[in-house]
Amino acid sequence: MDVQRLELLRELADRGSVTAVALATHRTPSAVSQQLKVLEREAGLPLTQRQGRGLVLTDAGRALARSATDVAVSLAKATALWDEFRNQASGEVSLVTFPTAGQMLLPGVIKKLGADLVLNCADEDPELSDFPAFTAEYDIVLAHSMSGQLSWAGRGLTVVPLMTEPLDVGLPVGHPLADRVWVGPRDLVGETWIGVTDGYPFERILHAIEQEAGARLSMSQRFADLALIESFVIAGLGIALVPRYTSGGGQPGRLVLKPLRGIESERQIVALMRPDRAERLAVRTVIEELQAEAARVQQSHTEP
Amino acid sequence: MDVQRLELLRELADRGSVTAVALATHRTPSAVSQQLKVLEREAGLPLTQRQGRGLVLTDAGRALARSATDVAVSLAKATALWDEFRNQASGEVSLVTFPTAGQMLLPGVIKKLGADLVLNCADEDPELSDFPAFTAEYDIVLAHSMSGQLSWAGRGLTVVPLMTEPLDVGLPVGHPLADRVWVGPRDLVGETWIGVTDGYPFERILHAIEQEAGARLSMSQRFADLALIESFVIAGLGIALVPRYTSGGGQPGRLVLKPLRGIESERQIVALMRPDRAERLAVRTVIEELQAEAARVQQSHTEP
DNA sequence: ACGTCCATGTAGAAAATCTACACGATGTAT
DNA sequence: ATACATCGTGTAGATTTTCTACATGGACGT
Repeated sequence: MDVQRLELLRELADRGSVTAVALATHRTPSAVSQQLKVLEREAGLPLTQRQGRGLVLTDAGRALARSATDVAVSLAKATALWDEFRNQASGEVSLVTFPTAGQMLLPGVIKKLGADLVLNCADEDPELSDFPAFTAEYDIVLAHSMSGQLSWAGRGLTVVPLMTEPLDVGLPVGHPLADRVWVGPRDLVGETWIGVTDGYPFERILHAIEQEAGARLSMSQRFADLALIESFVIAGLGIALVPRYTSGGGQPGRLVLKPLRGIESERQIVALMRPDRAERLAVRTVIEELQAEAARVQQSHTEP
Repeated sequence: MDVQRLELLRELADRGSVTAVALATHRTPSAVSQQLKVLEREAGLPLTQRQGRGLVLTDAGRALARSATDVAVSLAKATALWDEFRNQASGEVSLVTFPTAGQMLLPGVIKKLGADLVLNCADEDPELSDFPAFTAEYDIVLAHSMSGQLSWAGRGLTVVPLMTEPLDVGLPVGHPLADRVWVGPRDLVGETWIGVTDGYPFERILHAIEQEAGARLSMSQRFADLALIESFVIAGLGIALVPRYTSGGGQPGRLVLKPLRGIESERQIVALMRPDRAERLAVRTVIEELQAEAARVQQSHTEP
């Protein structure tokens, strides 16, 4: 039984089409198809099945693909081990993030990394995209979820928590609530809100506020971009829920943040990885730096 | 990084020479040497080292070989999984045993196995040979050790206990002690003993008897073969320590067995395997049958 | 000193795997 | 309905990888 073939099956499970696997592994679709055929012949039972013009795995195929992950993990552990012997976290690591986390963490991380470890970053809009799906393409995926919510369970991905960031209420200077130490759900009814695009995780907290206060919030605008939201708040067009550590980057002093009490108001920032990639020494190094940087950010907001 | 090459490194760790690896993997020594060279070049650090006319692993090499085992295990699990899908424990399984265990267990086991699972058995003299070393050559190694003694720890082998067999005192019919229900160390001084060859595990118990009784035992002969020992006992030339379930096979009724009290007198019969081979479905099937047969033997000696 | 055993180079054979291209099936747009 | 794009899969040949056969040189035992 050949590992490369198993790996191909796993890629097929992750990416869903022969062409995608071929593209990802720098091969022609024909080569992939041939190898899968050999694997199937060796297995002695059908692993794939045509569906329309595409190809889906059978139950047996899925099971095999799952065990292929274990093989990949132990293999990655082996390579990591010998990287440790040479103690060089070399190579390239790719990463996607949603904008605010990237702005908060990445500059600090990249400065810490040695010259022989290249970190290729990209950003993706969190609402448009399925975070776990990116683990096929990128080594590390920075994602956020609300606390308690286990959005990424059960897919067999490695999840490393990086930080929990409070979500505060953002107010313009001079707002009646701006003198308060904290605000509660009842203080917030009657305000005009700048909301996030539908489906965005912050949504849940706004619903919780409504539930707690017993009234609907009036939502005038809906944006995805944080800087845009903030500019509206600063302009006095409404108030908004904003992440504590990443807000006010552009115009400091013109936005007032108030902790929200009575409601669990925070988001979890995590790193998602395919288990085998998580074992790579270079990846582990980056993760450690991400954790350190996250701790640093958190500390700098609590101490001064 | 290639798995086949890693596997070769592991074989080298197990077998100790390029030639042996080549022989075991049906290749020429040159091919093995070349692959190891490639692996070393990929690793970027020396994995092997010449010693005399042979080749030994460096620390890094040993570490890599160890992690290669994990890879082999997960790979074996994958193949086992798909064997389960076809539910066929097919293929061949090789086994070595020491004579008495083979005589006790193997006939029953082989009868239970299906026609598509071939069990190739061989026997080896336990005193001459290093049991763990056989795991390189055979899938399953039946070995015995005294209770409490962990002869096969720390080599990274899978150990499956099959049974604990009491070691009784074998007497000729008509012997003064033959009427007793059991015998103690003190009853046994003054007797003439038929002993086992030096280094044999039974040796320990004889020493324990001497220690307990406070006197040396007179040892007239030393044999390795159990049937030979028994024939001496039956002929009235002495008494001997014999395993309860395997003795008296040849001449029933002419040998009397008495339990030995006051001393832990039993041997542990175990199956030794390389971890990866232990995962194979066919191997697991044989192991299960071995356990069942062992239980059956044990039961048939306690009940009637 | 001699033969033996072992690992390792080299050259070419053998095997495995890939690319290029064609084909049929299946959706989608016009 | 027709034309077109997409997707997987065959086939033939090129490419790459890995093996064998044989030769070489060092280490050990007699």
